[in-house]
Amino acid sequence: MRIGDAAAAAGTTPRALRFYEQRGLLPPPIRTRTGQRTYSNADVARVKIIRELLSLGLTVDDIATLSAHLHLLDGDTLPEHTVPDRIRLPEASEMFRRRLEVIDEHITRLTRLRQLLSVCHAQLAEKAPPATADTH
Amino acid sequence: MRIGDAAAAAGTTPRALRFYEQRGLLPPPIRTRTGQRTYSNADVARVKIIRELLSLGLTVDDIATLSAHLHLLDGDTLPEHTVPDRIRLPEASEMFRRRLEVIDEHITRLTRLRQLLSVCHAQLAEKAPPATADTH
DNA sequence: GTTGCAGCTGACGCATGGGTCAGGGTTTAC
DNA sequence: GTAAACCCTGACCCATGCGTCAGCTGCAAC
Repeated sequence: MRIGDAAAAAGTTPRALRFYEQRGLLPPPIRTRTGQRTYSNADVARVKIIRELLSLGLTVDDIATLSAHLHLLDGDTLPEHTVPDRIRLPEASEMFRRRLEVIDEHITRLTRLRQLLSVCHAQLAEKAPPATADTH
Repeated sequence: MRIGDAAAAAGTTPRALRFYEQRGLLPPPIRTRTGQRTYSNADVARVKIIRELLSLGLTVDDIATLSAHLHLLDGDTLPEHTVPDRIRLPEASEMFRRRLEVIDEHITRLTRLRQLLSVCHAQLAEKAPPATADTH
């Protein structure tokens, strides 16, 4: 599969795939003799996971860090294409811990903001005549 | 108070104050005859609120939208220096509603991510020998 | 008077996650 | 054989929330 098809299958663009590769989220794909990238279905699955994580708020660097363990996130579609590298395991684990902390803090802040905004909204509505019907 | 002192009092920089002004978060301050900006304590209080909201994840544009109603967020330190403008009230209200939705969605996603990461973390730890003591 | 910090405006820089050319080569279809 | 569609690399563009010059003026102290 060439890059255009792979990108379409994963719901993104060729540019994004090259970008992920450049940033270490995707392994350098096999090239044809003329230099064109070729992708497998496993690669596509990997890209889908990457996109999911990005949409959840992880950064590219985060995902690069746990790049070698992405297969854990997918019910065995993904092979562990990268070396299992025991060496980086503690780092990845650390990253998870830190990330969890950050997320918790984030949730707390958002909750606070939610509260604040809704109070503010209520006060606003109080001061404003409830706009009995329409306001155009 | 000139810009440097006001910025310091609010815990930020002159650059930020000019930026807020330019983007409509702060009213154009009174200038000295030679063009230097002067700020009051109320202005400083306003800046603090702006920073709080920014740190909670609102964007500059969001804050600009509710700019005329910021005094609602502070126990009467702030005068309603801007015209109460009934006209923009529905817009501000709409903005609150949309913002609340976005925040709720955000919290949901983060919660999902938290779950996902913690499962992933657990699996990782499972595969790795629990590193009985230290691993250096 | 003059040194030196403070302020002014305008413009470019940074990181993120890619989009969008530009200027080539390749592959596919007719 | 040739045009259309795709791929390659490298480089610049977007929005956000300011940081950081650059080049000039203001202000307070000595």
